[in-house]
Amino acid sequence: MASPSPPDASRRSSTARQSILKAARELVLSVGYSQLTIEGIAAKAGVGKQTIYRWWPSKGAVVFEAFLAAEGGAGTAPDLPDTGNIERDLKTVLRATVEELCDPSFDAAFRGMAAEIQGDTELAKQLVQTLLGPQTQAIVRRLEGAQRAKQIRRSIDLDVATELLFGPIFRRWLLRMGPLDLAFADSVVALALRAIRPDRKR
Amino acid sequence: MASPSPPDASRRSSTARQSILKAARELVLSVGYSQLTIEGIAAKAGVGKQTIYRWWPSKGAVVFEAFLAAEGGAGTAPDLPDTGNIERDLKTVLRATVEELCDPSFDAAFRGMAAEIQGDTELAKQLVQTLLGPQTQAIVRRLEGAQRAKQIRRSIDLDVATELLFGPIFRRWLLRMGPLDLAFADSVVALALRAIRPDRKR
Amino acid sequence: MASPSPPDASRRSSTARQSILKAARELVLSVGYSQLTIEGIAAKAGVGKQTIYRWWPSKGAVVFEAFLAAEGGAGTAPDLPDTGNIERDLKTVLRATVEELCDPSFDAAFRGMAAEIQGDTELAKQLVQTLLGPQTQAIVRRLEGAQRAKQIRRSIDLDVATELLFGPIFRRWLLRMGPLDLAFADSVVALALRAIRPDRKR
Amino acid sequence: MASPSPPDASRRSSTARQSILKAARELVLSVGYSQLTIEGIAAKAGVGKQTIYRWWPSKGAVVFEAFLAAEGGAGTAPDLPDTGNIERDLKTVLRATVEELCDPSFDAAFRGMAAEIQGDTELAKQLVQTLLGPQTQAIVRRLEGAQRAKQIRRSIDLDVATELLFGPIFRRWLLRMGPLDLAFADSVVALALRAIRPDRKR
DNA sequence: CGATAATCGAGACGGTACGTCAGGTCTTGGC
DNA sequence: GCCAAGACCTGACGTACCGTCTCGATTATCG
Repeated sequence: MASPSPPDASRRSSTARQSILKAARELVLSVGYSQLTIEGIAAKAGVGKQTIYRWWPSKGAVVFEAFLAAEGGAGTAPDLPDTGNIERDLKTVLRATVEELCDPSFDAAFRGMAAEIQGDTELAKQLVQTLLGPQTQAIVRRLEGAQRAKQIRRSIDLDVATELLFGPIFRRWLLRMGPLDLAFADSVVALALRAIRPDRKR
Repeated sequence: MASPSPPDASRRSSTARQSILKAARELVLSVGYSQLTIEGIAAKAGVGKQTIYRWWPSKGAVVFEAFLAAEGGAGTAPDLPDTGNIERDLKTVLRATVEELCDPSFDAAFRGMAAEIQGDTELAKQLVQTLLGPQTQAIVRRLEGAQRAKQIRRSIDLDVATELLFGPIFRRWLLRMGPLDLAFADSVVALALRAIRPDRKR
Repeated sequence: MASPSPPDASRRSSTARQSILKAARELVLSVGYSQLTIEGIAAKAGVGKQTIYRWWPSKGAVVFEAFLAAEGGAGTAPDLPDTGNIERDLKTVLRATVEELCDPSFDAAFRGMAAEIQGDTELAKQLVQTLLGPQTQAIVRRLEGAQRAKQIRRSIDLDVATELLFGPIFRRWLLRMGPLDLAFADSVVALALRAIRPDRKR
Repeated sequence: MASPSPPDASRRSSTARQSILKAARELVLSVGYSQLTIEGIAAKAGVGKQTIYRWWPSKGAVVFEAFLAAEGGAGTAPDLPDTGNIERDLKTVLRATVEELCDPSFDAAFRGMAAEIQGDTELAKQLVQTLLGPQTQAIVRRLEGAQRAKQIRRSIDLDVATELLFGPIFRRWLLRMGPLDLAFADSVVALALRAIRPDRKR
């Protein structure tokens, strides 16, 4: 089932693309994701609607690219800092995450994405592959290092450990369940570390 | 300027209310939350649109009442089982939560709510008060019991501990980040418990 | 094959209807039929597009009602003048027709209709029934009177005779084939009458 | 400000031209004039849109050339048959006209043109010069012959007489006012001839 | 027990945005 | 430099729902 006439990316106008993404970014911030419309983006970007529909399947995809994919292409995430002290490093990362989630611009965009993927599995897959997956894997890599350094027990399932770190943050944020601040991030790290560090003298 | 004519709840037609909630429930399951419309509910319920707008402020509120408020009114949640074994009890609860999230009917409705609260703080507050808060507090109460029974350290912040339990589950589910099954629930409980149980001979 | 939900004419807003027809009339005159759009009518009338689509199937139907059906409902046309002098009466009618066709307002509207019915048989039927048919039949009735008064031969097919009168006028006008003025109308009547009047002394 | 780049007819690709006209012809027949699009023609002809816009000003002009101009260049029309019997000759011509108008292929194209010229005076002029004018003039020439042969009165205005012949045919056809068949053509000729032939013994 | 007032089903209304289609212009690469 | 291909901006299409409004026709209290 081939698509009827796949657009030829080599002919794609990069000025149009840039102004669409710029307009999307600005509009998410000024009116919020749920008030965002394709027509609004097109008008603000000085672009025909068709030019948006030609290259993106949905408004979610546009915003995704505008905000999130900008951060460095697909599938790569920088390694975490490694000071040798796993607790310090994890706190650094979770604090950064909290600050990002509290940044109004990122907040608006990512909340929109979160809402969108509840009804759009395709977009969800893309989001996980491009953004959440790499972030998670970077944590896992750092934990592996800590494991080798005997700061974390051998037997720990690092995927679950990572959920223990990120899960609390995202739950508070997505479900608006409570204050989300640096202190909370520190508490989570402290507690989670207790779960995974080696027993001393047991 | 008095409010034009505040709805008089005593005159409310209960058959209309019931058929609206029933229609909402059926439609969420058959077409999904995002495809749900007020007009669709009204048509299926054999009800005028105004009858919906008179009593609910938004489609989110209707679905909220149709699915979630049904479970027992506002603010109360049953206590957790208490077998004396905190690990067993927590596993029971988290397994139940996972199964609920995997139930198609609950999944569709709750995903809709999750999407909606990203842009509707009012609904978010209601959801937290009615559903998520009580669930969380029930866990906290059980943990307090365990604390008294010396199964959990005194110094633990039980709110953070609860996040450690629920956070991983909700992150996997909301962000569609990975397999969500009973084994995962067990792993989370096992790991989280390590974080909060008393040190032995340390 | 019933239409899904036929609009209930009793609920129809007469102010909306009137402003739509008024806007259509003004726009045909100011921008011409082919530049006319449903959106333009709706905007000028201060009306939702759906309100137009609810009651009319096409822009042709709106204009038809705006201009032509206004003239007195369906299927009735006033009788021709009858002075006893068939030539004088026919000249009166054909002159009036020519003047109507030369009136800019009628010209624009009727040209639009003429264009439209080339591709819309349904509208064509309506136009013939409501406007052209009655006009033609009025002529036929007058000719019958003349026949009874021995001013026209018995054996003449009055339908063909009527075409002989109107055909030349419409051809010149529709196909823009030549000057269309009162003198031409008179010539046509004079010539056509020669075809249908009784032979004298033959 | 010089004209940007006047098309140089000498460089014109004749294969492109031919396939455009062929595609136009086929599409008018298969989808009808009003459903015809420039894009459709270009796609069917395997031609860029610009190639059409370069050489024709409008879709009407393409169809005009595809169908009508094909019949023999500009401004010339073959003389009518002249058997010496004016009635027979006119019947031959009007019958041929009726048959042409009833031919589906010609019908579709010419109806499109008729619709188009209601809003495009330029095209109207071209159509009259190339097609309708010559046809009319051929009739006039034949009538002149008949006049010289005393079959038609001296005093008759032959232009009006020609309208008496063609007008009825075109009115029935363009306005879809009634059955258009050979018998009607014969009736028109018979009646019109009564209008223009010499009085006998009057 | 009848007046009266709010609710009810229904759906028309003025709007906004949708996603599609075609128009006519402009750009790119190949011949 | 014409050509095919097709991206681009524009603007209209016809549809879906929104939330408000207006209609009788039930109810269901209250004088």
